[in-house]
Amino acid sequence: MPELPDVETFKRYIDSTSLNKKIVDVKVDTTKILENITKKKFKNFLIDKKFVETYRHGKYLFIKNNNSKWLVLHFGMTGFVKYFKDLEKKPDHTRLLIKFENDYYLSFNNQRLFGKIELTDDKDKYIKDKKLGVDALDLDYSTFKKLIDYRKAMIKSTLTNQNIIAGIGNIYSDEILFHTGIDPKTKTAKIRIKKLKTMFENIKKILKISIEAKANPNNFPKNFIIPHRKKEGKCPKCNEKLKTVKVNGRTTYFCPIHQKKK
DNA sequence: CTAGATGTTAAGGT
DNA sequence: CACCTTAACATCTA
Repeated sequence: MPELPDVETFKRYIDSTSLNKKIVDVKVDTTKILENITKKKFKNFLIDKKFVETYRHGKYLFIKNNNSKWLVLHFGMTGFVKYFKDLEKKPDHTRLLIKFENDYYLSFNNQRLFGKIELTDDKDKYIKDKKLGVDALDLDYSTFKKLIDYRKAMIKSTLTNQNIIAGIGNIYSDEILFHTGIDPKTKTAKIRIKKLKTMFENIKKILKISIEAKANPNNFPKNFIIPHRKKEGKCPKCNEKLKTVKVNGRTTYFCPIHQKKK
């Protein structure tokens, strides 16, 4: 589920496994997700270098090389990274395989090929060019209010719009709206100020708790809706059967008792 | 067999 | 012009 908490978890994973080790080999399995660069050039930029630093903005992960290039990873709907020694443990759909001098590998996996692998000299320019909004964890309340309080779109659509706030996707927006008690189809501008403030606090709280849980729903608090996002799912607060509705062409789960239009 | 699954974006509309 | 919506992308699974 590569939204902000997942990507932050990947970032920390890479920090603890893959920094400051010389890269001795690079394999790219598909050119489909390699943007604006040939396989050969891409390899040349990584081989004999080391990763020295990571940075996350929204759902994008940046990994800095000691030649001052940033490797940019985007996970699409199905991506993850894995560090391992035994090649038999290489996950299916490995699109990028990096071998370090200690004979360990770091793989970037992406079943559905909606992910992206890129290089950039300037991560801030990259973020600007992509028109990404402020990272959800860097947001303060007055910016949040200014960014959204006039918008006509449905609140779920506003929350998941990466050009406004970066990092919140289909899954975590459901969690935020559930705890705030708002119907996902509510027009953003109609939300009362008190609810806006609660929503802002919930964004922070939920993302932080989820990161602490390593974005694994099995570790989530009992009152989270995410583990119940499935057919026949029940509200963790009142046991009411959850409803689904399409917003932005994506399935949205909500509790008809706890989430209202105002 | 068909529908649907965590994301982004081009193209169209208001 | 700023904003909003929808369809399409590739692959696997229920």
